[in-house]
This record gives sequence, structure tokens and C-alpha cells, in this order.
Amino acid sequence: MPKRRKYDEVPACAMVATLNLINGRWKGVILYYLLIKGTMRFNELHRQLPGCTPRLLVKQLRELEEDAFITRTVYPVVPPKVEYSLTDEGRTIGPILSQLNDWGTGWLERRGLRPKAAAAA
Amino acid sequence: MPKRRKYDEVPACAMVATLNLINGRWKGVILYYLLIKGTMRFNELHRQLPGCTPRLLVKQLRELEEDAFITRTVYPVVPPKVEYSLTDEGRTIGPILSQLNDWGTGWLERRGLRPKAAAAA
DNA sequence: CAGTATCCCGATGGATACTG
DNA sequence: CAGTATCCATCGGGATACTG
Repeated sequence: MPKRRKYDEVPACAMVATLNLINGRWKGVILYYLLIKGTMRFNELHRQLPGCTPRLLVKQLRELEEDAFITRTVYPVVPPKVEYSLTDEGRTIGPILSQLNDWGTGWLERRGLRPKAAAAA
Repeated sequence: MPKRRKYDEVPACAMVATLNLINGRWKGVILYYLLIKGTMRFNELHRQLPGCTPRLLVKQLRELEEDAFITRTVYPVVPPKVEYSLTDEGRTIGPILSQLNDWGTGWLERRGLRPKAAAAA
């Protein structure tokens, strides 16, 4: 497993390591979609993420794959078909995402802000 | 409240917003220490974070303060004395940090890795 | 369809030194 | 003690265009 992200080499603690794993502009949302939809193709996922360029989407997916959160299945057909889905490992992080979302919702409210699009419930 | 960090303006969802709040090389650990020690002075905190420069520590503390996680109390004495402690708001995130840490510990074990320094329990 | 290839920018954070 | 001041390297990520 290569060193790819900033503080992977020497995680100060498991908590920091975990934060590093799900950092990334779209990772949380990607995991969320795979969690509720089960399996999605590349462009299907892409359509859910307005503003995300293919380049970045690929990158985030590859990182999630390296970290064993998701699997990438390539079907040898024309046109290409690639499916992404959560691993069992990936599913274990579901509760954390929910908790982050719940806490954040409360925080935004307490600060008089409002979540723009409720991508995760 | 000024726009300071990358995705504050339009959080895709509360979950992403929350992640952005506790992103930062040392924020998780800072919160953890304040959580268990209650109140700490600048250098006292600094000593717990080998590798963290004063410059960066100040920055992270200021951000945490802006986000209402901590308070900064300056005592008008010589030599200077400044204390940092969690707000009630800050304390509400404690359970999340624990959960991130617990999950991360399991993840590191399952991947055959080992947390370097167990900064958070 | 599922990506690559380039180019580019701003934010984050490290190193080092200095100060009221 | 609790910071500032500078300078600098890196990285995440955006824009745009192209392809097997």
C-alpha cells in the first residue's frame, strides 16, 4: 500500500487517520450514495455530483478503493461498463457518516446556517 | 462569520460541513486534549504536539475559536498567560471523536497497521 | 462509457527566526 | 509565555480538452 495522502505515514492517532480517510471533496457523498443505492456506474455517480470533474471523481474513487471501502468491477464489454459498490468494510463506516451528518445539522442550525442540499440523511 | 475555509460557503451537506470543521493537521488532537484536561495553556498544548509549529498551532486554535469549539482567555499578566478550553458546543463533539477513534483503531488493525501514538482513547 | 492528459491556482502547512 | 513574520514546498482540486 503506497503512501498517497498527506499524513498517512504516521497517523498521530486512529482518529486522525480516520479523518484522513474520509477527507476529500466528495468522498462522504460518494460513500453515502453507494450506501443507499448499493451499486452504481461511473457516470451514474457522476450525475449525482454536479461540479465534480471526472478527473477528480476518478481520483476519489481510486483512493476509496485503495482504502478498501469500495470495489471496482470492470465488465469487458463495449461500450465499457464499470460498477462501484461498497465492501463490507465500507459499510461499517455508515453509522459514522450518519452521526457526522446529524451533529452537523444541529451545528448548522445552532449557528443560524442552513444546509444547502441534504445529500446525506 | 467570514468565509474562511474551502467549502464553507456551499456545504454539499451537513456531513461534509462537519468534516471540514475538524479537518486540519492537529484539530482532532487539540480537541481531544482539551476534552480530557479541561483547560490548557498555549505551550502546555504545544508540548503535547511534537512537530506542530507555533504558527500552525495558533492558526488551528483560532479556527476552532471562530467555530465556537473553544474559548481563549487572556490574563493580563507578565509573562503572558492564555488559556484554552472547550465550550459547551465543543464538548458536544466528544462522542464523535471517540467514535472516529474507535472505528479507526479497528480499521488499522484489520489492515494490519498499528496506530503510532494513541493520542485519543 | 469511463475515463486520460495538461495546465493551473489557491490553501495548507513546514522551516526558521524574531518579539512584546 | 504566547505568540509574529517571512519564505517556501506541496497538495488538493478546478478548467478544459481529448480518447479507447
